[in-house]
Amino acid sequence: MIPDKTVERLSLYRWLLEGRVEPGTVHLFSHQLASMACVTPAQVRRDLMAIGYTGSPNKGYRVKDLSKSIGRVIDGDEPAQVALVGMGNLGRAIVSFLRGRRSALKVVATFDSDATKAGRMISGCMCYPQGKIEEVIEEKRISVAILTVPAEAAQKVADRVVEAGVRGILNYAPVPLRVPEWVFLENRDVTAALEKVAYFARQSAEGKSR
Amino acid sequence: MIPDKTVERLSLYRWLLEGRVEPGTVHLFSHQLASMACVTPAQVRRDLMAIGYTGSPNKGYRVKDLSKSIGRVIDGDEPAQVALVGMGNLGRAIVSFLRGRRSALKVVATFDSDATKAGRMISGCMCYPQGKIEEVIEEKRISVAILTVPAEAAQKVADRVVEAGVRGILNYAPVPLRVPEWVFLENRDVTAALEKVAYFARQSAEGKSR
DNA sequence: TGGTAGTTGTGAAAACAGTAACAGCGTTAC
DNA sequence: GTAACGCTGTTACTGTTTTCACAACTACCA
Repeated sequence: MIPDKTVERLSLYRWLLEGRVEPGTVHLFSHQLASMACVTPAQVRRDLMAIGYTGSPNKGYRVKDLSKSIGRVIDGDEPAQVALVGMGNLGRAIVSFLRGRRSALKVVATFDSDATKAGRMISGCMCYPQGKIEEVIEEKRISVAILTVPAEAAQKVADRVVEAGVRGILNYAPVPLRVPEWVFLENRDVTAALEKVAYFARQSAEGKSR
Repeated sequence: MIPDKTVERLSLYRWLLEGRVEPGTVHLFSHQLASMACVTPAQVRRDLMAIGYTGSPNKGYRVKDLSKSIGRVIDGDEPAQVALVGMGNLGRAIVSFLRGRRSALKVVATFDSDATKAGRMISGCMCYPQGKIEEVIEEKRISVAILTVPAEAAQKVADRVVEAGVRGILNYAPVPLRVPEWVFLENRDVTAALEKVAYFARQSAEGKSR
């Protein structure tokens, strides 16, 4: 099993390889990729070891091959289907952001509790009423859910999508979620992140003045 | 120095203490707080050890005291001033989300490259043209910046806010940033997070079927 | 042909994060 | 009064992630 952090970096490496290298570049050294990703060369080599990709000494890694190898590991055979629940400001922003990116991941359904949004295309994606969560998730074989609902609703929505078969949740609601241990959960609380940044910013400022 | 992850959890604990406990609760045990935060009691005790707060055996922690203690450590004496650069969909969503939350942190300025947005209040916050970044950051003593700009612009904006005195950056642009080692950087790439969740969701599904 | 420079892959060590275990101490029960 | 209970604070342990360091390898050059 590939560790958490490594998967995140692999995703970044691939993105860099697909369009951020000098056009025409065939080979790439670990220190070049490291420099682009702002990590150490050793880190890059260890990450690539995790997916079993192997370059050649004195030549480095083949850009195309590497990018494909990462894709095979991260995306698997068929791309995952994604749903987003909660078409508020944040939800709409994320949907339209994701639409603009090439990715194996496609948001194929969105949900909102506001019935007036139901049945319409919003930000380029069909929006269903929340009552249809189970039905649509099962029908479209959705395995990943993004939650951008208010704190009060988050746990209930999480329970429902899990019950319907979702295996991974990306949670933007500022509340901890209780999910079965076989569901992967990633929390992205904006406030917590901001408070963390502010804390370390202050530490840095104090260290400097001292 | 308090570790990264601990600060994030402390922020969560405080939020839970301020409004998620039964009204009238004076004392709280580590296992109760742990249950609310979805972590282990040992984790809670260890985190509180980091800030030097001490409860009493057989009574637990005083809700009010603990909440204040966490505040003293995380917020410090005066609240940090925050700026947000890039008032696209995501930027506006984050600003209005943060406005709705009680927090020591205040977004006191936003910036956008679109000149027609300049000088107006957007999502309840004054929006300045990007040319004024240095001026406003210095004048308002802003120490934290949230970046919600397109990938191409991110590094340039980061350089400018750092030059102007910012000590912490919360980066939503999907590109790694190069900053001096005394600037705290937190990346929140949506795509990377989603690909990670999808990867582990797939792992979980395969493990189950096997 | 042999030497050199420069890279990869990986074992070993270090740093970091989380868990378990337990001594110590109020509180309560009797 | 004192024994038992249940919780905290802390130390020791376990597991994970990152860094270090170097043998092995390839291409190139003289």
